[in-house]
Amino acid sequence: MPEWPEMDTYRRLLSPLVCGHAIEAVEVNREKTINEPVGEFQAALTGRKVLFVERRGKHLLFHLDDGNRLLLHLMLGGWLYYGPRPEKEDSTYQVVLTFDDGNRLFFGGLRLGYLHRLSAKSALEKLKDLGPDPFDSRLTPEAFAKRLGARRGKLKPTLVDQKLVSGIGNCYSDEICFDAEVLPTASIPDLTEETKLRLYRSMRKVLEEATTNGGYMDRKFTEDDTYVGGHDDRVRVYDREGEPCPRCGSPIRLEIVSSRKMFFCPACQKDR
DNA sequence: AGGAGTACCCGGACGC
DNA sequence: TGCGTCCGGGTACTCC
Repeated sequence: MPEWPEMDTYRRLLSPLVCGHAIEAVEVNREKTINEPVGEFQAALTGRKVLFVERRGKHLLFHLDDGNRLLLHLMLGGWLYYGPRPEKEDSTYQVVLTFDDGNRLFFGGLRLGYLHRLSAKSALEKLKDLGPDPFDSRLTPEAFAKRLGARRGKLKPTLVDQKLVSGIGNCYSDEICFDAEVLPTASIPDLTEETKLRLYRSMRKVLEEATTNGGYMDRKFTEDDTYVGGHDDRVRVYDREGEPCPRCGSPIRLEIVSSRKMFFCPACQKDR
């Protein structure tokens, strides 16, 4: 669920809180979340300092002072919470890291999500197929149009393909198509050059706006947090079946395409 | 190539 | 309130 804006919001908020701090304790309540026996994981992480936090697509990479990395993917339903105490005492968290300043980083809702301890090399190997970041300066409008134009499928499945561009998921692919006034089911070979450039502008605009608003996560990040999730009620079409299109007033339609939800305005989004 | 199907997982939503 | 059932979502894999 968390996509580019949500993960980048976490990265931005987390960096000043954990960078330069050492991990003092490691709690693992779900062994499947990690990639080695709990004891080894705890022993390897205890005393390690976080140098910086990097986002790659929908992943977060915690760079540790021994050269290794913690690779996080929240998949569906995962979230982060940071503070001296858990959000609710009876909440269950799959992993909890305690830092040397008494604060803790809680990893919650990790069902399919994971937190893996990897060497720098194997972390790179794991992420090698990720496409460019949407805001990579080398990804010019022309480069994006060319990359997209090399595909032959439908627009939405291609936008959520992490090999095209990394970080776009089910929600923002619909938001981008809506902003660009193209149907998510449009066939890429039928798109005009102008539409591909419009998709590029919409991609950057939609992701940037959502990130500025704090993404759509529905959980607080810290106890007094009122920022994270601020974009949730600004989403234009996703999860708004039947509501009037913000552009033309027609009811937003929901269709299932290859078992994923797709929200769009049938009136003002076109097929090329 | 791309698209369809499927497994993974379990909190939370829903039904009674 | 309580118990059972089912769903969703990103990714990785298979197969056509």
